[in-house]
Amino acid sequence: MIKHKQIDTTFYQQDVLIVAPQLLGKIICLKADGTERYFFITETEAYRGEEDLACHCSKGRTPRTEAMYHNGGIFYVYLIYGMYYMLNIVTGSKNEPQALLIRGIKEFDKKTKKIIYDYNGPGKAGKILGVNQYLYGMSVFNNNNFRIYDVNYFETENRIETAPRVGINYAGMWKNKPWRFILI
DNA sequence: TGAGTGATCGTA
DNA sequence: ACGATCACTCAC
Repeated sequence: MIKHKQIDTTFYQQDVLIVAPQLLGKIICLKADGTERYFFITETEAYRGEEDLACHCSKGRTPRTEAMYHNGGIFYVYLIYGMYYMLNIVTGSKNEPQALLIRGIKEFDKKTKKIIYDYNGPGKAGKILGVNQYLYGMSVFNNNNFRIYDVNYFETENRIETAPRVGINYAGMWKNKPWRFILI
């Protein structure tokens, strides 16, 4: 099944509003402790530019937001509420700060193709994927433990819903943008 | 509904 | 140095 290529860096250098919905259904292979676990992405959220008041970059370029100002294809990771590492993928091109948050994944068995567990919510998804600060700025494409394949394990056509983003009520008009993408 | 938890950044 | 804030989760 996994004879497919990984998604390469140029894909992530497109606009986040293109990349975020297209990642739905894509397969993540996680290598850890000599085993491989398989997931597919069920929910993403787009954060787009300094003008987007929900995006961390609306506060400008700081040590934390630095990664988002780079070319797409690297991880942007941060700790929230002292407990949860949020896994984001930087998109777009240099000095065009964007990222997408991975809000949900489902683990499946490679052989039986049955779904094992639903990690709904970015804290839970980050935890099961072993997300840590060490991932900050690392390439999504060139790393040993984490791969995203250019294949949808499940048919995603006509199965994508949009919704406003979660937890950003402070963002004025931006809070209503339908930049949350859900695989149904 | 509210407690838990610690990095981050602006203000001093 | 200090304190407010926070792209969340779980138990009640």
